[in-house]
Amino acid sequence: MANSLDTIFAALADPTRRAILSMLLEDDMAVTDVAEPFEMSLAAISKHLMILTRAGLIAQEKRGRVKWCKLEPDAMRNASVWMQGFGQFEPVNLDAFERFLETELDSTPE
Amino acid sequence: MANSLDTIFAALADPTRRAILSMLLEDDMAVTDVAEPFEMSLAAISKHLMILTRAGLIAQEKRGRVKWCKLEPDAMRNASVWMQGFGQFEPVNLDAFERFLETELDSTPE
DNA sequence: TAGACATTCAACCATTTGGTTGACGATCCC
DNA sequence: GGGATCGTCAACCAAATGGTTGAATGTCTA
Repeated sequence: MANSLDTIFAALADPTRRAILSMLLEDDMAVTDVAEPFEMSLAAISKHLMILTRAGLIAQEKRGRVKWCKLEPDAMRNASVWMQGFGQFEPVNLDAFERFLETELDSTPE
Repeated sequence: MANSLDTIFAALADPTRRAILSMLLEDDMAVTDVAEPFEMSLAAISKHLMILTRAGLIAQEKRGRVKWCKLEPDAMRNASVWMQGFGQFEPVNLDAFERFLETELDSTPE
């Protein structure tokens, strides 16, 4: 169930969860710190983290009263490899991709 | 809206839609032929194809009364490149990935 | 021990999702 | 023209999703 493409892609479909993953790319974080930049309740972030955990995209480890979240790259890599099977026909259009990334970043919280 | 990571990943989160994409990898297909292997109504498949189209993952072109569906690799490649940013830390664990693919294929329609 | 802090749980709500069925609009072909 | 075929639309339904609030649990610290 965990690490299935279903749960991985579903987890990645939400912009809040993708933003969380980007934050964890920088460093491991406690739940409260993950929640800080978002305008939603801590409970909502806790749910998002549970979804990311069930998908195998992150791992959570409790030390004391603080639960640390860290990226778990295997799951995303599995999905990435699955997807590459569809994209290998033509070389990447880097110009188009850069423009795409810009619009994507505009809609992502700091 | 189309081609956003939101809609792309949401489209990929459904096993029926991933199976459709795999079928289109072989060849372009008419809507009725896409629907044939699935145990669900044509209308349901039509909806799935609409979701894939809005995500930019496929394109549909009507010729006569037949609507042809073909893979549109750019959208998935954008998502794939986004994901690779998370997976580049360690080399791919190929053994684990093969095992993963086997279980995934078991749950995919013929 | 008392309080503050970190996180989750439980109940609830509105919206979205994935499916159904039946009617409908085009288009092909006899 | 008229019937078969291709595909979508519209209305409906059950279940899942993403959010809320308030209470509860566990842990640190003064």
